Amino acid sequence: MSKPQLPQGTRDFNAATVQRRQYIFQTIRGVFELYGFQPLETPAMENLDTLLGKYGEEGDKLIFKILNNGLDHPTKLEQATEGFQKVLAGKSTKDITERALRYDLTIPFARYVAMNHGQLTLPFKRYQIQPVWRADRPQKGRYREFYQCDCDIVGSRSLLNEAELLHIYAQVFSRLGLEVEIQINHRSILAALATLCGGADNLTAITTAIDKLDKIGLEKVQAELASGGLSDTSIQLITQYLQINGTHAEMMQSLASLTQQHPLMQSGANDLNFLHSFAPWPQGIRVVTNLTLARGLNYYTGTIFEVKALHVAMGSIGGGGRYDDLTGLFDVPGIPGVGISFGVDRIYDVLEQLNLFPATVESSTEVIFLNLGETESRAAYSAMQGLRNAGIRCEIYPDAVKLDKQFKYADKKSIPYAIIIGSEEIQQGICKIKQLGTGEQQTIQLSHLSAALFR
RNA sequence: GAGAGCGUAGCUCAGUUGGUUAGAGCGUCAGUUUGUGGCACUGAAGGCCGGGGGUUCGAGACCCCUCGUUCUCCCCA
Repeated sequence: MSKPQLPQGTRDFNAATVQRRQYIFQTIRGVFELYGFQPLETPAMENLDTLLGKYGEEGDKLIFKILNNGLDHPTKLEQATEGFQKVLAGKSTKDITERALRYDLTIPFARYVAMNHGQLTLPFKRYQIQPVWRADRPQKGRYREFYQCDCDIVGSRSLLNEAELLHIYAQVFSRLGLEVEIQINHRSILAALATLCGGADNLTAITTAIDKLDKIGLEKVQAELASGGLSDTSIQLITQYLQINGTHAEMMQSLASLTQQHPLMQSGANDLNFLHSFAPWPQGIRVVTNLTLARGLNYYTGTIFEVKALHVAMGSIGGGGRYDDLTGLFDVPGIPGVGISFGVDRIYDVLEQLNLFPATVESSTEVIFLNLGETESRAAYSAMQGLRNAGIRCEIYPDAVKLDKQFKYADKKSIPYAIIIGSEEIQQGICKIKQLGTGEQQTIQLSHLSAALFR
């Protein structure tokens, strides 16, 4: 047996890490529930059919596929061999894999809604906090197993939903003490631009190109558009579009004159205006319009969101948007929805880099009973159970080893109090409480122990 | 899918133009006499130098392959 190792891109979480992660989960869950969302859990694996084709070509490649069972059985070997031949030929993988690990929480949710739409009361608000898996190359802020926290509202077209989702973002990050910029844009505006550039078919090419503006700069975006087959006049229009800046109102004004008040653009602008009317936002939270925000997932049709942490270099820590017809993918048309997602693993990394975890999130043993022998430890044990019944976190050192070792153990675990009960103390019905931080020690009646600690 | 860096003790790392028996700090364990920790001192354990092949009288160092890992691009949370 060689040295044990973790699969690439996965991690173990020690006690301190788990507690800090729980702090993030609880903050998010608390806000979700405050806004009337109810929990849902779905299986780690889905049928491959459910997932394929929903995330684009790139996404399909990054889905973790599960090998069918029994392929190594003699009677199946031939079929399996044929299956692998098909895979090599770029055809179906169905003969060797029919299930896959979930890639996000939105598509499994859509599958759930499609399967249960008869029983669900619309509008339906659900939240979901579970891990997802992607067969991506790990790097900074990118893992192969990571948690998403999603909340979605389906069965309502009201923009009030978008406003609430923005407030959920604002409230969660405000509670976490993290300063963020929430960027918003609208697919209709991008669609209007595509229409003016020769047709809606261009939408994906245009959005993926302008999404990169920050990273690769204007010239390379123009080059990418040109190689995508766009005309010079279209590229010129897009260039003007990309140069729009200023406040939200100023941007909308420039946009109106640039697109000659195209109706699609107008409706997108109206939606964004509505959302900005909810300003001001909590302290430390900025909501800004970013006309270059596109988002890769192409099921979005309305407003789109993306969250970036300020003061730290990290990809987006959350995102979402409105989709008109997600369940239509599963033959249940006509249920619109809108949702957002939190990337907990990245939020964790950001909070840690900025040193924003409160010290209080790590809770451990409060009192340790030292072990001075068999009869002594029995007395200590019953005293300990008394404290536990009073809700104090306790432990007893299991072996009657030298006190110096027991103290060192307590020290390592940062246990604030040690209690000593030896034969002498038993006789007198007392115990000694030592405060590990100061070294201060006092003697008290055993019967007053929990009262003394609550003081 | 494309590219770059790094693998030496449990951890963080030294290791000279290739040269005897591979080092340090931290951590671990034991001791410095009895029922009182943090400090100090003494000592010990702990390494197929990621794996395989090659060059050489000689490889932890150089070359090739491979595995692992980190990072960048692509894409994303």
